[in-house]
Amino acid sequence: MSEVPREGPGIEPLQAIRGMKDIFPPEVRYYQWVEQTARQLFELYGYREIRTPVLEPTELFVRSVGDSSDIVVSKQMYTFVDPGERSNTMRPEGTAGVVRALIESGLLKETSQQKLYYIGPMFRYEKPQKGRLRQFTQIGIEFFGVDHPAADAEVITLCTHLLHKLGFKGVTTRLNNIGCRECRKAYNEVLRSAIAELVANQDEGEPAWCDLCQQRAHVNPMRVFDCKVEDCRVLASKLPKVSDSVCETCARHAERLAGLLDAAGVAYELAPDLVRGLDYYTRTVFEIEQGGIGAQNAVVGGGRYDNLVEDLGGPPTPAVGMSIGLERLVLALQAAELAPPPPPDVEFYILALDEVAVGKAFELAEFARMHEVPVIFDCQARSARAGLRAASKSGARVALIIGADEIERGVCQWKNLETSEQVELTFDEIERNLTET
RNA sequence: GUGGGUAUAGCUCAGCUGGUUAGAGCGCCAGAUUGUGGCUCUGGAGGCCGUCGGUUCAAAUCCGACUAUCCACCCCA
Repeated sequence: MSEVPREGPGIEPLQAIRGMKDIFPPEVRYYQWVEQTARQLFELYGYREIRTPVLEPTELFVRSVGDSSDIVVSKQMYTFVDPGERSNTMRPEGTAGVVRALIESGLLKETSQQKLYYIGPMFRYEKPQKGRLRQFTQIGIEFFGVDHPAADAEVITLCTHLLHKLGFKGVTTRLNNIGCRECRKAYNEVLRSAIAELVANQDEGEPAWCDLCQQRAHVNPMRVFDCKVEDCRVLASKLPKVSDSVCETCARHAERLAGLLDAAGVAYELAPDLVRGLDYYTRTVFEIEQGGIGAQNAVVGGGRYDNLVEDLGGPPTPAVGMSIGLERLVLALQAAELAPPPPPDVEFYILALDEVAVGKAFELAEFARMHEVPVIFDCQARSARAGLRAASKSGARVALIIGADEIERGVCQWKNLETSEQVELTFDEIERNLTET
């Protein structure tokens, strides 16, 4: 027995950790709807589910994000040292763990390709805002072993297929080609000098790069395309586009992909300014946006990552994948006024009017459930008024009313709540009616 | 990490320039109908007015700090 008071002055109420949220039954239905729709579609496309640990060795994520793993990214990881003195990290994304699992199991050596999907919580230590939580859910797919653009096309098509199934109309798929490692390396140099040139020839009163972009020019020049400052946008539009600067092979890949998407009737727009924060992406990158959910409006993101498996110690394996931010997608559904199909109302409400009737009511409820008929029973005696009020609120079509009088006579009231008609039936008749409807 | 908004009943919110027992709608419970719902009417329960401090005869109200939350920037594997 604790002497510590649970509430009162000076006692801090318990609350969820910042950036983590509870999801209650009405909203959970949205999540289940998306998950179920996604699973069905993934299976249709030949993907199978993989479940990997939430906790991974920190090293996995340090290596997967590679050179661009600046302080910012590692600061956003939930990393801690376990009692065995090992550094663990709660997964900030799904791909690295899947790749690790595949390499570790040796599956990639056995078969030429793998199509996997996952659904699960991810953790990033960020400042929460709309559509950005510290624990969030990703639904993702990874397609390993095929470098043909048809694989890219299939992944993108699957995404639009899924959004269409959920009822979205006006989503925008933005697509870009950022080349392979070699062409991007060359392009980054071209960009740096182009930016430097713009700075050198800059006149008084003309648009100038913001401070941040001047830093970006050195660290990761492609990110200047992401800048929202008006001056930078003007300047960025004068820079050579990455998709125009890639090698011939990469350019052909992009052309072929566009052709396949066109043929499949998948709408997209080319977005030369679409770049990714990490540099394991190769060639194809894409993003699907939905308005009405605030600044964090990308609900799906993905691309090709032909170097990652090898970087993590596996056999050279081309791969393409995507992931969905589930919480954002739910926000987008709600903003678009799309809702999951409502659950069917429970048809029967069993009402015990006094203590002696509780046993029989319980028995009837269990009988119904044994026959897969859902019923509501309060597990306590209630007044006729309160019970019927609750019954009609529940949406039940029929109330079965049992009191001391009915018990004595071996009967039960069957009241149709829509017509208010009420008949008296024996328990045998009740049981027959319950299982027949 | 930076900036701004907000914090009053279970929910959504009102409470004007400080001034008696802090309000409404919805929801909940009950009664009108002693064993019959929805509609209506009546009543009831439910509040450290986010926390701490300051100004004042007097603070939900003004000021400060803190905490939480939301939005935006940043970032976005």
